[in-house]
Amino acid sequence: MPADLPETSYAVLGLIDKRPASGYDLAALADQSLGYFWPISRTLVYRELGRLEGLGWAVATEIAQERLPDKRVWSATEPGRQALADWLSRPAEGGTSFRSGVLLKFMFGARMTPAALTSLLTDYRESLQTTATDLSSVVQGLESSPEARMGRLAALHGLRSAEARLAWLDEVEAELTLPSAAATPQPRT
Amino acid sequence: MPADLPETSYAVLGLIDKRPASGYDLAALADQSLGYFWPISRTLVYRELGRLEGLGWAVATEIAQERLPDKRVWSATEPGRQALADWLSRPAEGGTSFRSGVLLKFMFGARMTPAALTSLLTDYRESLQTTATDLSSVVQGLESSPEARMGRLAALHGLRSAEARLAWLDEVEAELTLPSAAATPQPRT
DNA sequence: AAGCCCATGTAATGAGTTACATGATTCG
DNA sequence: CGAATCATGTAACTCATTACATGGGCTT
Repeated sequence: MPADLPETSYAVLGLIDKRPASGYDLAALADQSLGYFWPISRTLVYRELGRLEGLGWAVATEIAQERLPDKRVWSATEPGRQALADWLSRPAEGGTSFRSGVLLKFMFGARMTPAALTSLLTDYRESLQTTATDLSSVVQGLESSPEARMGRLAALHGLRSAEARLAWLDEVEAELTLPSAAATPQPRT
Repeated sequence: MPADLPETSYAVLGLIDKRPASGYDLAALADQSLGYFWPISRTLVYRELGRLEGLGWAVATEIAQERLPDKRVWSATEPGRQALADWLSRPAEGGTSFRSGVLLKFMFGARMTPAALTSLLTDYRESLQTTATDLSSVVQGLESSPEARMGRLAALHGLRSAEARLAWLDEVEAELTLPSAAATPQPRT
């Protein structure tokens, strides 16, 4: 009966269930962990917290600070934990999407100048290398912490994807530079 | 000066530039090609066509059909082609996003029952296998058509990603079933 | 003095999805 | 006879991003 919420609500709920935190902290936290496969902007965090409060799934404790601004630390209520458990027991809804501006442009690569195509691929390679390095250090950093196992494996998912795409780039570059070699006369089948 | 449009506009523009088509056809076309990395819903196609028309980047030709409903066949205008070329020459904007409901739930896997976690992974494996098979047949189908090279390589990108994720699943399953084996006494380093 | 970190929020905007509406034809 | 295909659109909604607003304390 509680109309189905966006998965982002559960994401936030899951975070405060693990460890109570302020909206500000949650945004930072989400950015370094969930962010790789479920980005949540700072503003959204506040919106979702408001929603969770309205449902009675989360409560805030006002904390006064001396040199820093006051903050509201959020934690999950019992109904909230229950709702989280329910959500976890349901199969994952469609929510898996991939959108790549690079591939979109790449599709029309025939219309591009060779230089533009090359720089598109170079930029892509760089950004993949960055995420691969990032994720690889996340994975390493969590290696010794058993309670972060899921986080480590999730990061590994991203790492493996990035590696596969770097390998794809190799394939692509090999094929796209071949044509000059193909100009060499070859016996036909 | 034309405020920057969503990339979807260029996606549609690129499609009609390649081959004029009706909105209906474009939706189907986008679904089988761009759809893997840049989904465009049917309704959106019409919206974008309207926008392109307003910009003078696309024009429609009314085509009366006998047994089928009339249709409007869209093609790119010269300014449209120019705008497309401009867009292609610019580097790819941030537009690359990945969102995975599976990983989101997986992150909270510690709170899940083993059965729920298993079925989450099983479902994921199945969906990956499906996309892998789909893409692999797309790649094969385009193997002999040189003008579809970019499309084939784009599909290959998806295929390689899916393969990497299937391999990731193997890694994960190996690690998550190990703990019982780890109960066996082992000499410590 | 400039600029970042902490901290919370409102407002505006827009991209994209889903549901609704219509209607002829063809296929099983 | 029901379902699918062809064909075009409108309307409602909502998730998510970005810009804006405020303000003290700390660092360079």
